[in-house]
Parts: sequence; structure tokens; C-alpha cells
Amino acid sequence: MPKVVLEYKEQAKKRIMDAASAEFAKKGYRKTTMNDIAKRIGVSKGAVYQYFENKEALIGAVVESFIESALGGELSSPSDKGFIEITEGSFGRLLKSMPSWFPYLLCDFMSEAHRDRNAKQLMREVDRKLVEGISGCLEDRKKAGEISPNVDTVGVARGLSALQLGLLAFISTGLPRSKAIEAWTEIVRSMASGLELKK
Amino acid sequence: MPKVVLEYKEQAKKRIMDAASAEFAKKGYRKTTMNDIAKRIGVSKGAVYQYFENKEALIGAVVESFIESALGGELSSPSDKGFIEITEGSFGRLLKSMPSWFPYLLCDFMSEAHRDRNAKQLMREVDRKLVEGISGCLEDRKKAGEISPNVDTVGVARGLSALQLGLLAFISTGLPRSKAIEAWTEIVRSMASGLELKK
Amino acid sequence: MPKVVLEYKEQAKKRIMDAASAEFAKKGYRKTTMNDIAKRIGVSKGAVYQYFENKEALIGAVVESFIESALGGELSSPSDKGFIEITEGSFGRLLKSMPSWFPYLLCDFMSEAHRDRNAKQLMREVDRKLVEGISGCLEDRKKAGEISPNVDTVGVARGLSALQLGLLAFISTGLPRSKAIEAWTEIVRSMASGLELKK
Amino acid sequence: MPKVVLEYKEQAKKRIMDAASAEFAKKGYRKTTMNDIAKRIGVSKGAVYQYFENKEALIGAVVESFIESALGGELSSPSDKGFIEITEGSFGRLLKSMPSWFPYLLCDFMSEAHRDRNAKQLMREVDRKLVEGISGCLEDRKKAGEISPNVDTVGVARGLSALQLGLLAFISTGLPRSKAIEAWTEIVRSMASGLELKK
DNA sequence: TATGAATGAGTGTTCATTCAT
DNA sequence: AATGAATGAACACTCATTCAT
Repeated sequence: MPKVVLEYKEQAKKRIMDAASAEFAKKGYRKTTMNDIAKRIGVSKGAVYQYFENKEALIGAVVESFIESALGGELSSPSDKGFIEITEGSFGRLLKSMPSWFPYLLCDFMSEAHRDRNAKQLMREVDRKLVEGISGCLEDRKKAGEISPNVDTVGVARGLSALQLGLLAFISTGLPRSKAIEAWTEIVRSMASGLELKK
Repeated sequence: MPKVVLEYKEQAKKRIMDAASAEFAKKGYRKTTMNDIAKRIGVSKGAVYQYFENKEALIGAVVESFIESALGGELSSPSDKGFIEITEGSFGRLLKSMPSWFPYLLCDFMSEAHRDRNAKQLMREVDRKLVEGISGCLEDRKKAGEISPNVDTVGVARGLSALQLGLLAFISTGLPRSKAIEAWTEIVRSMASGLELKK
Repeated sequence: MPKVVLEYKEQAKKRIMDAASAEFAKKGYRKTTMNDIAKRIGVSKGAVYQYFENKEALIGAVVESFIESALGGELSSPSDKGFIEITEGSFGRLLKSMPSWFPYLLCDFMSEAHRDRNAKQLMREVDRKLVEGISGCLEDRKKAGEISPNVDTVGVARGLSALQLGLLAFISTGLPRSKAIEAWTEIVRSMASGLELKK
Repeated sequence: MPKVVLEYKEQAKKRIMDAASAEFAKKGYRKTTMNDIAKRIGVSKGAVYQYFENKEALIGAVVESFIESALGGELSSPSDKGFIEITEGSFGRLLKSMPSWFPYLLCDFMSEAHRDRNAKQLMREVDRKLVEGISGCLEDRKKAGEISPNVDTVGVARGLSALQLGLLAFISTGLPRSKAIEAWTEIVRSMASGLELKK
């Protein structure tokens, strides 16, 4: 297939995914019809089906693309900064960079995905990437002598991922973002200072 | 209304909720019909509607009841033990005491509940109870001089709740329970020992 | 279930089948919607689905009922009359007793039924009944010494069934009924007189 | 238009019809898409539409071509043989020469064609040709003094055509070919010997 | 001629909910 | 209280056909 056509197809997919995101954000996954999505970009239902097998494939693509660009971001990038500098502000920035509807969509997706092989696969992939990125970052701190060699960086990394996810879920059920950020900050600070236990 | 009738009503509700749990566990919320639930206890659809306004109220009741009995449990009870003793094993025991389908159901509920006042209310309530219980527990530790007075126990409590929730979500998308427990352990240990930062 | 309810259900099924027959006759199977059928008797689509699993089950029931009452008829009944008396007029009477749209519906059904187990089963059952009835009748003629003992009555019976079916098919594609009757008459007469071969 | 182009068109049509036959055989008419057919010969849907007005025209052409080559065959050819020699083996040979999916396709076509002028026309044409061929053949027998002058050869011819069609229909709903051949044989033998009625 | 992206009408089916009995 | 027949809105998905290139 000529390159120009491939590019066209990619653009078409993107346009559809953008429209889908907007509609999902407005009405939620379940109440959004394929027709809604098509109409938003002024095409017919059939056109959407040329690019996405079905509705579930569409939400999958949307979620995947956002996860890649958003969740992966900051914590996974190598850096010279210390643990607390890296983690403390990152969740707040994550929330800023993330569309407000994303946590909602994530819930929808996970609910839809329960018994779907591909969707589980995607979530496993997400887990893998996040854990890999974050633990890599922590390993760097370890090498820098900043973190004890005994720390299981994979466990910590997965814990931080889960914490982010859990806070996103609470936000989507109404927890103010500020409180979520407080919780995140408190956990990472506690981790850094060991809850300041009296010895 | 005489007390005996009230008790009958409560029992009837419980029977329905048990049936609903079982069916939700088997097929998920969306694919479970009200008829499935009614048939499981040998009554008619109409009978179910005598006790629950609608299907969403039913999943709400089921979720609420499980959250009360399960999530609230251990971390909220007053105890003389130290932070690490209290927290370390609690998530593992939570997983054991929780039916394996609960995380799935929670996803379904949260997805369904996005834009539902009552459901959000329920989740806020859950948040409140968990945070209250856990932070109360932490405050006790603070009073016992085990935790620094500077620690924001509410923030930590909410963080731990969110961490549990996030790990449950990962489990429901395929993360082995053992890995989730590892992550939990690593986080609470890190909090206790402050990641052993070199000073 | 009480008898009265069973009777009600039977009546409901019959009403639906009658409506379906009428709509199928008017527009053909494919172009008739379940809604058309429901509206004809002033009920909702859903009501129809209470009595018939799906559209195909509905045409199956209609076809079966007509085959039982129509095709089975005359040739299968024991009689004292001779071969030619029995057969000659029977096809004409069959055509008279059969709604004019039946051959059309039969085509629709057979087309729909190609790869459907139940439908094939039904057609096999029809074949069995017709062949049994007609050959039984021929066996009586044999016993009466009217037909040679060498004749394979089952083969003849199946041939006559197939001939009826084939003529019905021709009629449904426009062959005048009179010509179909002529063909039938000519075949059975020829069979009776052995085409009057010169010896 | 130069002759060579005409030939090209004919060849293209044939290639498409072959592809269509194969796909119809595999999935039936209704479930075969124009795309399936186009892809099978590596062209686009649009190309198919250059040669056939629409899908129905395509099945029409396929059916017509098969009927011409298959059904018409043997019984229509002049021959010196006697009635029984001509007819007895002909159905068996017809079955052998005919692809096993043809009866299915015929059902599909007739169902599709109910209310279609052109299709009915085609079936009338088929009827005409068959009857003409077979009755011509019988007339030859008559002239040879082998068949009584009283026999209505047109009626007999149409009966034999219908018998073939009916047996094909039974075969397509599961009747073993051997039983169909038995029935055919028994009918033509009975016609030849007049069922050996006692006088 | 050929392509294949786009169209959009068309429909079987499901199921939460209601309500007469 | 219980029944279960009836409702009817809701929707994903298909595919024959067209037409700009």
C-alpha cells in the first residue's frame, strides 16, 4: 500500500478516536452510540467500522493511546533527581496533563474488559510498561546510592502505579483532585522519611 | 409495620442480594438479567422489584454490603500493634476474605455509577469510612508516640485506601495476587523505614 | 402450569402464526419484519419473542403446521379405491386446499434452512411422513392384488412426493396451476397404463 | 467494439461467475458478500459491478448457466434409444455431473426470485427448454411407434422435469442421493410397465 | 477500467420495567 | 405479595451500492 494511503488511514483513525473521546467524555461509553461518534466528524457509521472492528476496539484504542502518552510520562523518564523530587510533584502534573474524563473512561474500559482477552492484555501491557519505567528510575537511584540495595524496586514501582490508579478512581467518584494530590504526597513523603518512626 | 415483617423484608432483600452476587460473579453485571436473579431463588421478576427500585439499586446494595464487611475491616479497628504490624499483612488477609469476583463487580459498579448521584454518594461514603477508620488507627499510633505528630494521617489513610483499590483493579485485569501483595508490602515497609535513604 | 394457561399460550402462538403467514404471503419472508407481524395483531415485538425464539423458528412453525395439514392429507389416508382413483385428482385438490402463498413460503423456508439442523430435520420428517402415508396406501393396493408385488412402494411414494414438491416449485415461479395438474395427471396415468408401450 | 474486447468481457464475466459459484457454494447466497467474490479473484467490488448490475443478476447468471449446461443435458438430446433406456439412468448421471451445491443455490435463487420478474422469466424459460427438449424426445419415441399417440408428451415432460426438481430439493434437505435415484427409477419404471396393474 | 472509501437504510434481538390479575 | 405477559426503546453491525479519483 502506498505510503500516502497509510498516512491517510492513520489520520482517519485519529480523527475517529478524537471524536470518540469527546463523546465518551460527554455521555460515557455505554451511552455513546457509534452513530454519535460518526456524526461528530460528519461521516457515516459505516466509515467508522472501516477503521475499527467494533465499539470495544475503539475504546481500547482510545484508552491505549492515552495511557501511553499520559501515565507513562514522567515517572518513567531517567533523571538525576532524588526520589522525593521525582515523585512528589509528578502526580499533580499527571492530573494536569490528563483530560478530566480519562478516569471515567478508564473505569468504563475496565468494566467492559473484564472478560475480554485483548483488553486484559492491554492492561497487563500497561502494568508492565509502568512498572518497568518506574522501577528503572528507582534502580538508577539505587545505583546512585540514594536508595538501599534491599528495596524491591519492582514492588515499589507497582505500588506507585496502583496508587495512581486508585486515586484516579476515587477522583472519578467525586474525590476533589486536591485531596488526591495530598494523599499521594503524604505517601511518597512517608516513604521517603519512613513515617519518622521513633526508635 | 410490625417488627416481624421488617425482619422478613430484610431476609428477602438478603436472599435477593445473594442471588445477585452469584449471578454477577458468573456473568458480570451487564450480562446478568433481572430474570436470572429472580429465577435463581425461584421467584418472579416482579418480586425482585418489590425490594429493589431497579437493577442499579441492586448492584449498589451488593457493593455497599461487601465494602462494609470487607474493605472496612481490619485497618479500621483500633489496635495496640505498631504501624507495620497493622498494615503489612492486612492486604493479604483482605484478599483472602474477599470473593474473587469482587474487584470485577467494583469495576462494573464504578463504570455504571459515573454519573449517578447516589452511587457517587456511596463511594464518597466508602471513602469517608475507610479514611476515618484508618486515620483513627494512625492517630492512635501518633498518640502512642510511634508516629511523628507532623504526619497527615488523613492523607496517609486515603493513600492506603487508594492503593488497595488500585491493586484490586490490577488484579481484576490479571495481575497475580502474589504480585499485588508484594507491592503492598513493599510500600508499607518503605513507609515504615523511609526507603532507608542515605543521609 | 394450569391447563387454562397452556391453552392461552397455544392460542397466542396460533394468532402469531396466522399473522406471520399473512405477512409472509404479502411480502415474503425476508422482507417481513418481526414488527410487521406484531403490529398486525396489535402487540409489541417483544410479545412475539415470548412465543418464538426467533424469526426462523416462526417460519419453521408456520411451514410445519401447513405441511402437516395440507401435504399429509389425502394420499396418506387409507382407502378402498384404486391407484388411479386415489392419485389422479389428489394433486388438484391439494392445490385447492393450499393457500396460494404456500409454495412461495416453502421456497423461502428451504432457502433459509440450508444449513440449519432443525429445519433439515423438519424436512426429513415431512419426507418420512409423506412416504410412509403414501406407501402404506400403495401397500394396501398391493395386498388387494391391484399392484404387482415387485413394485417398490417406498420408491414410488417418494417419487410422487417429490413430483408434488417440484410442481409446487414450478407454480411458485409462474407455471399455471392447470399445467401443473396436467403434468401430474399425465404422470400418474402413464404409471397406471405403462405409457402403453407397444410390445 | 472490437471482437477481442467482447471476448475479454465474456471471460471476465466467466471468472466472476466462477468465483461467485465457489463462494455461494461455501456460504450460501445470502451470506456471501460482493466483496468475498471480488477478493477471491483479486479485484475490487467496483470491478464486479462493471459486469453485473447487482448481486441478484449475478446469482441469476450463475443459475442460468448451470441449468443450461446441466439440467438441459441428456433428456433433451435426440436419441434412438427407448423410453426406459433414455430415462432410467439419466437422473443418476445428472446428479453426478452436477456440483453438490447446486440444489442449495437453486433454493436460494428461487427464494430470492419470488417476486422478481426477470427471475420468474428465467425459470419459465428453463421450464420451456426442458419441456421442449424432453417432449421432443418423447415425440420421437411416439413416431417410432414406441409410445401411444394418446400420450400427452408435454405433460409427461413437465412432470419429469418437476420430479427432478423435487428430488433435488429433497436432496438439499438431506435425502441421500441413492434414495432419490431409487425414487426416480421406480417412477420411470412404473411408467414404462404401468405398475403392472391386474386387468 | 478499476479502485475502495464512504454511504446509510435496514432489522433482529434484548431486557429493564410495568401492571392487571 | 407475587406473577409473568407485555412493553418498546435502544443499538450495534452489515453490506449492497455508488462515485470521485
